[in-house]
Amino acid sequence: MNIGEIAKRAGVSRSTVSYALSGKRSVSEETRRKIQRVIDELGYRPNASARALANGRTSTIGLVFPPAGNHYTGMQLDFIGSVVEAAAAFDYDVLLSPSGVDSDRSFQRLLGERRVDGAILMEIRLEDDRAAHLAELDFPAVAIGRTAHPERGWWVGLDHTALTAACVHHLADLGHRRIAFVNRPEQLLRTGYESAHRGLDGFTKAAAERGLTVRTYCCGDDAASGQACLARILHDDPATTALVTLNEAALGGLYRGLAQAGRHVPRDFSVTGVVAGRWAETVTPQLTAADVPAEELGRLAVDLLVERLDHPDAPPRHHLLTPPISLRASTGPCTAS
Amino acid sequence: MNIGEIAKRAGVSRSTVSYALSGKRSVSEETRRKIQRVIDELGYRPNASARALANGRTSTIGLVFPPAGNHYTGMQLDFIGSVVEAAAAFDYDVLLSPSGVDSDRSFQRLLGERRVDGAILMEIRLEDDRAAHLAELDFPAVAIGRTAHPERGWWVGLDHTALTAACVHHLADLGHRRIAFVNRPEQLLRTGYESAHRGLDGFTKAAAERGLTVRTYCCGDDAASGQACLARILHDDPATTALVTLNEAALGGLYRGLAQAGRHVPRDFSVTGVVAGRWAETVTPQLTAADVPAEELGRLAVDLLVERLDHPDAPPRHHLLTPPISLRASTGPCTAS
DNA sequence: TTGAAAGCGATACCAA
DNA sequence: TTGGTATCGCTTTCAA
Repeated sequence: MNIGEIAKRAGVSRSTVSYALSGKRSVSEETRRKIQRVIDELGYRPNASARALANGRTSTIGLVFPPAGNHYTGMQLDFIGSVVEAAAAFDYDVLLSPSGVDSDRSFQRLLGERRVDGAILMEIRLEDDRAAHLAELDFPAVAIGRTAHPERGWWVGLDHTALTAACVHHLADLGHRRIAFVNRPEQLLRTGYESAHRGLDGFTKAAAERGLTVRTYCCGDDAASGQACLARILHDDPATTALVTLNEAALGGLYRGLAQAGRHVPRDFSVTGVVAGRWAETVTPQLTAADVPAEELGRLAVDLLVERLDHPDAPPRHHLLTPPISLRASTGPCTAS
Repeated sequence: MNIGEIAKRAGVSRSTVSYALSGKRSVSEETRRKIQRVIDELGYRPNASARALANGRTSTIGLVFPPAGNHYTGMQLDFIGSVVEAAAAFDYDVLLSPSGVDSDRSFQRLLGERRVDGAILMEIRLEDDRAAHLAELDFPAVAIGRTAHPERGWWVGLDHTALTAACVHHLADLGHRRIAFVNRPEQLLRTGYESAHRGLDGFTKAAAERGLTVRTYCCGDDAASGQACLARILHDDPATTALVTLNEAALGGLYRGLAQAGRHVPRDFSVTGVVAGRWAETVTPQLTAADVPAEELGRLAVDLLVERLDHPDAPPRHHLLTPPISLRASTGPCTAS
């Protein structure tokens, strides 16, 4: 059933039905009611493909995120959920594209075949070929995270530099002098993953500023890796009394490693980092951390994208968030001699 | 740039370009190369909306999952990821629809506007209006989970009845006599959420069979609720020595409650349940559990849906999985007097 | 082996 | 306030 059918049954032209639906032209109250009755009767809904073809808009946004070579993190889940819901509020649907790089088939489809009106890019890298490609095409996109050239683009992100620095200062204030940094997997760092880089940066600089002794580690995105990593930390420097981590998925493993080594948190060892709130609360003791506001990030990203779609030549906008550290139960004064 | 442009530059007709692309009609090697050269030069890709309009297929499947009234679980994350990747392997894109019930706008759009060729339904209820509606329309869909009338449909699911029963038998074999069941939130149970019902069922029957003393609880999908629930369990019956849970998100809280009550796992108290493997490994001690094979479920669901799309009147198929219990470290012999 | 042209189902311009 | 019709970009039938 199509718009012609409706028109016929309502005894009007197809254009009138179209206008009655879109409201882009006034339609007499009487014909509008006539049309609406037929529509309700038949349960008619305009075909999305036809509409997209005719007016060039798909009412769909693409959410581009890398395939789980290893694992997705809980934060990503929260983020995806909030994007989908925020988009739904604007009557946009969300098309998922598991693409880590420009050349992924799915990414090519998204853009080349014009499947979406705009895109949100997750897991941004400092030099991101997806973002570069999009910018070159002037394709409406919002990145989650900042590339190395943030001024030119639309994005929402976390100030990882400030966040890890805040963690360091928190620990230093508690008297810790020898601390470790547990980063995301090495492969992500190597490929220029933004949060891994900026997080490491903030950690390193703040530690230098406070004159701390540090060691930094990369760690796989799973509990087993976390456990192994913790073992290495204590092996490399048994006098370590605290750590900062960006690696949410490894957190449970880090805790386990600590327990295994007989270090009590927070009495003998403090743990902190950058983790989504609800995941920080699943470990015991609950993690003192900068809570990643995944929902807010998702919402803001959608807001920005919708704005950009509505105003094609609005100047670039962005949001840099720096959530405060939530004091929970995993850090305490350094008790080492 | 469109197919006409390509045709003009290659000096052929639009239909020839179309056929060269689809291979549905033979094209001389020479013209094919000529066309391909132009396509490569211009980076042409056929417009998805136009193609969908013309041939009635969107090459998109819908993934319908309820909005996170409270929270998404890790298992859902793994599942979404595997669906997206499995679909990508068939060159299908995935459209997310945050719909819990038939009447959700996004669900209506999906179907009514023909945005997708088929759908995968998550979080199925025993009486599921979404599934019913889809079946009535004979719309290609695959459910994750069984409704009360599983024989009529296409689905992949877990045998929650058998799974929780296996957990009970495991505990009974270890000598536990007083055990608790920690279910998903009451609201989900009330609305007929399949796994909550069948899981409860399997638990109850197996416990009766073994002559155990049981109590069953509903619990919110978060750590705080888990902790509170555990407190209630021990308050209601301090002699409880084990629990079975379906509630992954509450797991960390259950553990914390146990620690707080001074019960050591697994010496004083055994914990088991149905949880995705990688989440079972984040807690300490690692959870002995029936590992939800989320990736496999996602892959199978896509396989089934693609099969159904390719063979519109193939008879219904389904997969009922019963993963074994993975012995880890959270259960042990009952040491109660 | 190829081309011409009729759809697919909307939108929106031009007339009336 | 309405109708007629060209148009969006592709697929596919019918002819040559």
